[in-house]
Parts: sequence; structure tokens; C-alpha cells
Amino acid sequence: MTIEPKRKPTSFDVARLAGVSRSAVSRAFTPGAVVAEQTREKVFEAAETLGYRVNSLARGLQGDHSGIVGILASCLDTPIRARQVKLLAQALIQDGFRPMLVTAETPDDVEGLFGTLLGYSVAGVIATSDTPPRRAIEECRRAAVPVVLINRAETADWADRVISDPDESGTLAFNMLTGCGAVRLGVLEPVIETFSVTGRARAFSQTVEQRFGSCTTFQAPDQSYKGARSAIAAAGQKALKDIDGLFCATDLMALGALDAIRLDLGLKIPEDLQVVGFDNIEQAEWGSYALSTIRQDLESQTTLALQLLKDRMKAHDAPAKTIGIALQPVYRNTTRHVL
Amino acid sequence: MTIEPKRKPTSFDVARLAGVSRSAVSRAFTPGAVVAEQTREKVFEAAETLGYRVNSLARGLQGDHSGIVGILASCLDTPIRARQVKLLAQALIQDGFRPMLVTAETPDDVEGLFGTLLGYSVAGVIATSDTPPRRAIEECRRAAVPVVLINRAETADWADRVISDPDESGTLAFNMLTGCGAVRLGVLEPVIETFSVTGRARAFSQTVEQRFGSCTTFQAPDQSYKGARSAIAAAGQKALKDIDGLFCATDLMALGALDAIRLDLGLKIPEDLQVVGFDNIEQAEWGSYALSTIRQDLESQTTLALQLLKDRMKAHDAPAKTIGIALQPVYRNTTRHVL
DNA sequence: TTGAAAGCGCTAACAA
DNA sequence: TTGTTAGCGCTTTCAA
Repeated sequence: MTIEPKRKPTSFDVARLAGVSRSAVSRAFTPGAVVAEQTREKVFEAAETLGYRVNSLARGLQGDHSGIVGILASCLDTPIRARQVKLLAQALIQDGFRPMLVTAETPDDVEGLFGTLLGYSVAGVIATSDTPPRRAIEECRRAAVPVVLINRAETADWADRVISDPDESGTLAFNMLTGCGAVRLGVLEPVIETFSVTGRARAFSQTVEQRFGSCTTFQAPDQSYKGARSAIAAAGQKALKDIDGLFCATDLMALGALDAIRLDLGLKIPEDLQVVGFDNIEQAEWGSYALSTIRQDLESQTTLALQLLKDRMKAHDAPAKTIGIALQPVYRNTTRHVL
Repeated sequence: MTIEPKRKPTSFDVARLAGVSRSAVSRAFTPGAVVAEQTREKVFEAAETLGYRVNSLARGLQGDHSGIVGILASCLDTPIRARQVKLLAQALIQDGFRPMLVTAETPDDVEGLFGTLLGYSVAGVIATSDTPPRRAIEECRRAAVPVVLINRAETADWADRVISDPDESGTLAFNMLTGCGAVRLGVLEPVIETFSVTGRARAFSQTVEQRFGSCTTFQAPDQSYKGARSAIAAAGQKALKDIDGLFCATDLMALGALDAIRLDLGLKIPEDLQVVGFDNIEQAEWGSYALSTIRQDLESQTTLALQLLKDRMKAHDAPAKTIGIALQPVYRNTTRHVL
């Protein structure tokens, strides 16, 4: 029994010990296969004593996918992204898939990394941040690898998407702020364009312009706390006093703005100025902030993304779907209470 | 050229088109292999026009590992963990590995997941949170799969570890607080034991007891902001007034404690009470907190972990190493300035 | 319900 | 420097 501790046992070893063929072993470990209960037990027993496990590489080489699902994400250390990846990873594992994490710095990286993903015969790819280059996506299509885009623009007309609708988001933010009595509105957005983030900022300012004539726009260098804080601080007290309601494109930016407004500019919130964010990250609830925001339901976002992925595995040629997830206003202390 | 868009091209196809053998193709794509430059070019060209990529599954099946490295982590949505995983993933990818993310809920899960990891012939495993069950680790050893533990207890005497030393951490926290004039010390720790987190809390209180006789201990149900906040709030103003220096085992807990002390209990920081945290997460720097803390250098933690992993790939039987990473005090506004 | 045999796509030892 | 050959461990027709 303990002759060669080095080599991992194979289905062949198990077959021999159980007194069956390799095919029988294979079937015993294949969920829907036809095996006599008795045989299966013999196999399992032998496998147990040998410490055998199916080699997913060999299985994947044989079948048409390895069970690995690529998760393409960047800025993993951002609260919202971290949560997304966590939920995604959990859900995938739950369903028997294995998430392979791909974080890219530059678009070039994305392209290359996408390639290696294909080399692992992935069962699918979920992209949550970087818009994958069109070429890479096209390649997935040829390889019949399902792709689901989360909060991304429509890169390819055949990839499924789950999004929080920018227009709906912008309008909701507008309604929250005006509903709380704000009438001179502004928006804080990152300079770098993004489907959902700058999308909702634009939708917001368009609505404002439509109703009130004009909307003050503040631009931060990126989506970070720091970027937002320094952008607002640099804008100065006067500019901020001109408005009485500010929509920040993400909670993280809102938190930076909040600190800039209160600490750097010395204004009072919500008395001088009301603020609404977007995402409902954990920190938005923290006592020192108590940020009013719009909740993006990440749980259902995850569930939907996975569902779309599985659906497409079954029906490769089905028309692409784009599903919007529910948005929910959350009133805390950066908006006034209206009765 | 466009006969069968379905099937992915194999090395065989490339070989034929380039007019060479399959081995030549294999060599062209193998970093250190001996191939004539001319041959390599022919191969690359053919590969390019065919859209060929090496099948990592087949390569892994043949060789002794798939290039996949398992990252075992839980609470991925915690700031510190998110950052760790991000850095780890980046570093791994940089080095040509592919991170497979494994997040477990229960210890049972860990065991099972570890198993499937082995099924993918992983090149190694890095565990950053859940202590992997001894059995699983043992299995890795038999399979000659390197394991690196980050901030974990010594589960197995052959696994390499990188840690931030609990004793050093506790002592440093003590020195910071007393150096700023605190003399009646307390500590906030989670009830659930953890090598590094409760470890440094204990080291701290032991040092305090040694020097001052006694140390007040506050216990939170977990390591979260919420848990810490409610624990401190529940302890009450009186208990907090009894001390003038509090060490919180993690920054996240410290932030919760801060809000409890200021918002729920109405005390002033650092006037009534000084607070020091641990980790130096991004939020510790945020304006509303400006938490004094101890910086754990995650970049070097990552680099070291990866180095240990690679070293062990080369020398499977080398003695296990445990490396401590540098700790650095960061003074902000929750401690008094001493001149 | 089971076993025999033929690959999946690649690498590596060997011989040329 | 290159090609030939023999597997890596598994699944899956096909016959029995």
C-alpha cells in the first residue's frame, strides 16, 4: 500500500484495487453517469484508501471545459470591487466552478491575460471592471466561451450584461436630492469615462439641466477617496456654497467629498449642502459619515451574472441579454429629513 | 484557412502550416528551450495566422504543475484582505502564475476545496486567512505542493510562513501609547482566536500587566467595524473613562471603536483617550478618522510569500522558514503629539 | 451495466 | 538543432 508515496494515484490504480475498469471509476465520479450502486461504492472505497482525486486537468482536456471561470477585475482593493469579487467567487464555487482571478493594469495586459484564460479552457469569463478589448471578446466567441459583462458598455452585441442602469441611477439621485429640498445641484464625477460611473453622472446632470437650466460639474482625477477629496477641496468654499445638493458618482468619492466639505472647507452637511452617493458600500454606513446613497444590490447582481453565464453555456447562440438590477434609495444623515 | 471555425487549432496544425514538427512548436513556446531563431519565427507566424495558443491544461497534464496557484482567503471584502489578495494576484500573474481564488465559509469547505485545488495540479497554495486543516496541508506535502501561510499559526512544521510578529506588534503598540503619555491601558480584541490578531492583543496586555499591573480588556464578537463599535458602546462611558490609551487589534475595529467613543459615548480623542490600531488600512488615513496605527507592509509581505513559494518549488525538502515583516508606527490624530 | 480502445493536446527522452 | 515516439490521466463511443 505504501510503496510509492511520490506518485499520485490515478484512476487506473483505483480501478485495479476496486477490481473494475478505469471507465467504471470515471463513471463513478461523473455526476449523471450510469453505474451500479454497488460498483460506485467499491470505487469510492478504493479511492478513499488510495487518496485518489479526479485530475481536473485531464478531465478538462478531455471534455470541453475545465470548470474554471475567469474573473476579470481591477482595483480589487476598492470596497465595491472587493465585495463583488467575493460574492462572485463564492457563488461560482458553490456551483462547482473555480474562479481564476485576473487583474490587469493596462489594456495590453488584459488582452494577453484573456488569452491565457482561453488556454485553460475556461468555462466562461466574467468581467467586472476593465472593459475587455473587443478582440479578446471576439476570440471568446469563436472559442464558444460565454462572457458576462458587469456594468460595462456593450462591447460586443453577443455578450450578456448585467448593469445598474445609468439613466435610472441619475434620475433617482436627482429625485432624492430634490425630494429633500435641494434646488441648486452639482455632480462629482471622475475624468476617466466609464459606462456606469460617468454614465449616471451624466444622466444626473442632464436631468438637472432639463429641469433647472444648469448643473455644476466637479471632476476628480479618478474614483478614489483621495482624488475626490482634493478635487472638492481645490474647488473651494465658494463653489460649494453655490450649490445645495451634490451627487457623487460613487460612495468612495462621496466620502472623500464629505471630508473635503466638512474638514477642508468648513461647511455643514446637510445644513449647507446635501450629499448623495452611489453603491452603498459598507463605509457609507459608518458613524462618521452616515452617507445617504443609492443601493446597488450586489447579491442579485452576482446571482444574475452567474445565471446568464450558465444559460449561455447551454444555448450558445441565444440572443444576448442585458439585465438591469434593482436600485434602492438609502436615506441617512447627509440629506435632510422631509416629512 | 477557414474551414472549421469551431475547433481550436492545436500544435499539430501550427506544425503543419509552419512545415515543422510538433516538438518544434512546443519548443518555440517554451521559454528556455533550444530552437533556431528562424524556426521560432516560422512557428510564431503560423501560430499567429491560426490564432493558436498553448493549451495550459495539456501542458500541465504533461509537466508537473499547471501554473495555477491557489489563494485561500476568506472575508475578501475586508479592506486588509482585499488588498492582500490584490497584491498577491498581481504578483503571481507577474511571475507567470495564475491565481485560483478559494474562499471558504466553513472549515469543512476548506478541506474539500483544498482537495479540488490539488486536482488542478496547482503549483502552490498561499493561505492568507483560514487556517487550512492539518489534513489538507499534509496532503499538499505528499503531493509536493508548496504551501505558504500568511499570518497563520504553525499548522505544519514544514510549511513556510510570513508573519507580522505578534510579540513585536504588541510591544510596539505599548510603546506608542506610553510614548504619547498614556498610562492606564486597555485593549480591544475579537473573541475568536487568531494567530496574529488575538496574538498581538495578548502580547500587548501581557506587556501592560508586566509594567503597570493590569490591563483592561474589551472583547468584540468579531473583527468587524460593527462588532467593535457595539462592543465599546456597550462597555459604557465609565469603563472607557477608566483608561487613557486603547490598542485595537485591527484598524477596522479601531474605526468602530473611534465612532463608539466619540459618537456613542461622547468622549474626546485624543484628549480623553488615545487610540492606536493595526494594519494601516486606507480608511485609517481618512480625514474623519486620522487613526494612529502600526503599518504592516503588505507589499513586502506579498513579495516574501511569493519568494518563499518559488524557493520551495526548487527545494522541496529545505527546512521551513518563518519570516517576520517590518512593522512601522504611524502617528496621526488619535494620539497626542509629544515633542 | 460494464470493459476495451481511441483519443484530448502537449512535452520530453532519445536518436538522428 | 530537429523529428520520432511514448506517455500524462481522463472520458467516451462502441461492443459485449
